[in-house]
Amino acid sequence: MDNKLRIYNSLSRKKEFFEPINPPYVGLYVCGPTVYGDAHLGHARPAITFDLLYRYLKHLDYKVRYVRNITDVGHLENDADEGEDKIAKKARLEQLEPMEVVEYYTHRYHRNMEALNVLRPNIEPKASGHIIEQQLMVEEILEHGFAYEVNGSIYFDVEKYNQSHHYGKLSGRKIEELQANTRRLEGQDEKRNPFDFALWKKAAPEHIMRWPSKWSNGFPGWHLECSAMSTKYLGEQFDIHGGGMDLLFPHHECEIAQSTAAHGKESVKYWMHNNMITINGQKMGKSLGNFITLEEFFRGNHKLLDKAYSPMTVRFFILQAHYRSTVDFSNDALQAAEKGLERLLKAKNTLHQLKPGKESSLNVDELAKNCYQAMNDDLNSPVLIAHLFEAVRFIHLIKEGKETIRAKDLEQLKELYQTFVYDILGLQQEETDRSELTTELIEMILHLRLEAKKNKDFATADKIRDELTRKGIIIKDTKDGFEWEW
RNA sequence: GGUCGGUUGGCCGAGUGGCUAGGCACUGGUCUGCAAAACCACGUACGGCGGUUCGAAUCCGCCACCGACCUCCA
Repeated sequence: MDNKLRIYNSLSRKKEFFEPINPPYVGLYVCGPTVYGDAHLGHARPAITFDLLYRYLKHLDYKVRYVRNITDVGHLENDADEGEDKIAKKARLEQLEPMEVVEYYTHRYHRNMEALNVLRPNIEPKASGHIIEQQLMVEEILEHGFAYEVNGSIYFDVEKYNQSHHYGKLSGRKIEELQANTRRLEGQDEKRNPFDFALWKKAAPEHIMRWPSKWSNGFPGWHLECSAMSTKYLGEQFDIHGGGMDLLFPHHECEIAQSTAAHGKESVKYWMHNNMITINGQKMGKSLGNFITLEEFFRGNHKLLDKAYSPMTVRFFILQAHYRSTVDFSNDALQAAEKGLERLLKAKNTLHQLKPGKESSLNVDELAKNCYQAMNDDLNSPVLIAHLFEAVRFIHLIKEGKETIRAKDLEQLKELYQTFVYDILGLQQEETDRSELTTELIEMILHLRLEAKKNKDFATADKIRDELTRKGIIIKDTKDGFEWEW
């Protein structure tokens, strides 16, 4: 392929050619979930977006180290640096140990991700397991003069940092605007400026998640964990940092400031952000209370859902939109995705039944080129899918005898299909329960049905078909017999 | 209020200055005992008003509407 991968860098607001710092190695860090509740459709978006990136980078033979964290401490409920820890609150409400909450929802998150065929990252660090690293980073920032201590808590000095660096470069903000727009909140008297953020917080007496430090018994600030853990596992400078667009400010802006303040240089080369999933045009989010959990999608038990949608339908639905566009949830859209996916996946069976001919009326090289071009253009999965549907159409036409393909091209087409549909898009056939039926049994029943048809006993034939359909077996009558699949 | 982004045919959703994206749905047809599947045919869409251009949905300006971020959020 002569064209190369380009990705949109939020920092430059442009598509840039992807050039790793130390090829063939690629360091990828993505902000993972705060595990205080079930994952919803919104959580599936970054997971699938960066799964697509991870899969594609690996396909391009990069040696990728993919780190995605689990936030289990420090993520406060409310206004910056005040309020209760999300995990601790849940624990209090459920009368559980905070770590029980963390383990419970981490497990469920993994289960959902597995259902969506999202590959596990290489490293999945937890914030609570990296308190020492975070404390060391606080010390570095203090030593460099970009933080101050008040009453056992350490805050990042944004104004000081801004004198020598640009705080706001990622989100396109100016400190004066922040000054003008930041609301003055109660209980923030400790901070020199309202936009300063906590690196370490002294724990209030009722705060159960706390660790000793030279400053106080306390806990780390939310923004710090990603900086500390990405540094630990990917180094002071690494290639790609991803996450949802809503994290751009302040979370990622703070990460840049922290890393730069600690190490004297910026840590991330490419920032990538996936857009939001909306519901009736509004962002789907926990704080808005309009979210549908993945579990609810898979089971269909939510008042907004007409029916259950399989994990692969959800995955395909997300991949049908470009990751930087918002995508609006609706039953119609999900159902359209469901049918489209079925068509795409079923074509595989047809593809493997094809007989090669003397000539090819399809240019497989051209198709492959188009697929790579789509992916290279900032992971344009919707365009890739459009090309794959062109292939599907062609596959059907070959079967109908209206087009032909050479043996060599047929092999290439099979390989292409496997690569893009299964390996890169990560789509897979749904598992169905086949425990009570065997191939032999089904064949036997279908032959009985054929007998019935020959005897014009259509009532029996239809009854058999209905029963088997109920078991998830699809029957297609042909001129001289039948085909079936499950 | 500030910053940024969006507005594409019934629904979803790509996109480039001139060459039908794609999916789903609908309708008609082929096939079929009937279906299903598949195939064929079919839709001249790009928020509004100006401007640039031989030519704009695609570039520029203004307006309208919607959204995101500015507080935790994937």
